[in-house]
Amino acid sequence: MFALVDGNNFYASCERVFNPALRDKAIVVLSNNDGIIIARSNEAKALGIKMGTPTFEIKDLIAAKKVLAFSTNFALYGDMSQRMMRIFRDFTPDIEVYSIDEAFLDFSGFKQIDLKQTGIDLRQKVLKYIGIPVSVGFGPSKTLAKIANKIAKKYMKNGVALIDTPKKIEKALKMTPIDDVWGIGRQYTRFLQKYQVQTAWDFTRLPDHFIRKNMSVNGLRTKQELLGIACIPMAYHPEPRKAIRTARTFAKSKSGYDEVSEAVSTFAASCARKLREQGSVANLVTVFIRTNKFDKKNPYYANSFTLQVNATSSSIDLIKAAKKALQIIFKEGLFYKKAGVMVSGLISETHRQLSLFDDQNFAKHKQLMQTIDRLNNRAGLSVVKFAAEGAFPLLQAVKKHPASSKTICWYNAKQYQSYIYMTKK
DNA sequence: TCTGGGGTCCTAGGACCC
DNA sequence: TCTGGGGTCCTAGGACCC
Repeated sequence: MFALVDGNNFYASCERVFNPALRDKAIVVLSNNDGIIIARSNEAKALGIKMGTPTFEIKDLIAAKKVLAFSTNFALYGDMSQRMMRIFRDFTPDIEVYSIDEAFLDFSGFKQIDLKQTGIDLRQKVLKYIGIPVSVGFGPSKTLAKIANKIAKKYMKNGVALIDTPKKIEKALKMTPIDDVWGIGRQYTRFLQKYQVQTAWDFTRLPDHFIRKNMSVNGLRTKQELLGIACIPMAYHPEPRKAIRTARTFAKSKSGYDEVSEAVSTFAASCARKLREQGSVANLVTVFIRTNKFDKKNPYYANSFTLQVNATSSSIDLIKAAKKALQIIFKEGLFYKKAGVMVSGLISETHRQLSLFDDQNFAKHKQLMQTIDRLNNRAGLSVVKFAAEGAFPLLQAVKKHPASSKTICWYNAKQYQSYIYMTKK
């Protein structure tokens, strides 16, 4: 048997942990730039606020109903997540951390255990030590555990549901809408509904060859799992990422090349840092930019370009490559709303060092990167960054030097005590 | 009229997840 | 005016190999 445990309204619940006055209040958590709704408390859900709604669309509702809105605080959510996972591990060592707010727990080693009671204990322990309410679903496959979890959330006062007999499987499948099944998304839901498939149970009545033909082997796997035959294995240890990306929507569109270039350089440096964190090097760098896709008045432009690099995790190399790629796709006179950098073709750094294409720069850059990482990790933010990333957020004033009449830019004096001469415009 | 057979690798696009 | 960010896997088709 597997359990799927997840935090209810996770981000919203995290905010509540640090401000108990928010209990029973309608609260929402907003995305980057406060653009859309990414988490809601039950009270906010009851007001009809949907996941992914643009914030401006429900501005009036938020004001009228006194909904409290929070900008994201991923450092906080990540920390809460780790603590929650540690408690899960007290119940079984065999856990798969599936996302920031959920994990699969493998109980197949526990033959005589009272699962229902285990679920109740787990829920209480997390509530007591972390302050986050969780739901627990048990099933003979991961997909059924997911379904049990939904049922627990919807119907069970104690937050625990157990699907452990053929009879319960049938009952659970018949009460589960097809789009609530793990692995069935929007497109497949629309497709399946054309064939009168409304519930998970209906889906299991479809012939294998039909599913295989229209939904690939994944669809077939889902069917097996729904029937109680586990075929999606546990992943106890996270695999290193195969691609890493950093991308942002800009609060205000950027049009100048320098502005966009600074953003792209920052993203490249961020990718480089993430690469070093997991001990990988990249062989490919992709840069993409796009204008506002919601803007009906101006033509939409979106483009990307991929460059090969020499297996690196150096911010210097990756910034250089990213800027080169940007030059190829950048068009003057447009207003860019989003940009990003992706690194792929990743291999482990140790593997790289065994290979033939070693160069001098790698060792040199490596020391520098280690130093920068150490400084930034200690400070908890980017106190050291590259000039290419731009310094404008720190810029305090631009003045003429009284003696030389050269231009001087004063930066955040308290933290940096520094100024630079602008040698060009 | 008839134009081989068998394989691998890469990429783009489309589906999915949180 | 204002619309998130970060991933994975599968498949078909093309390029290329002998």
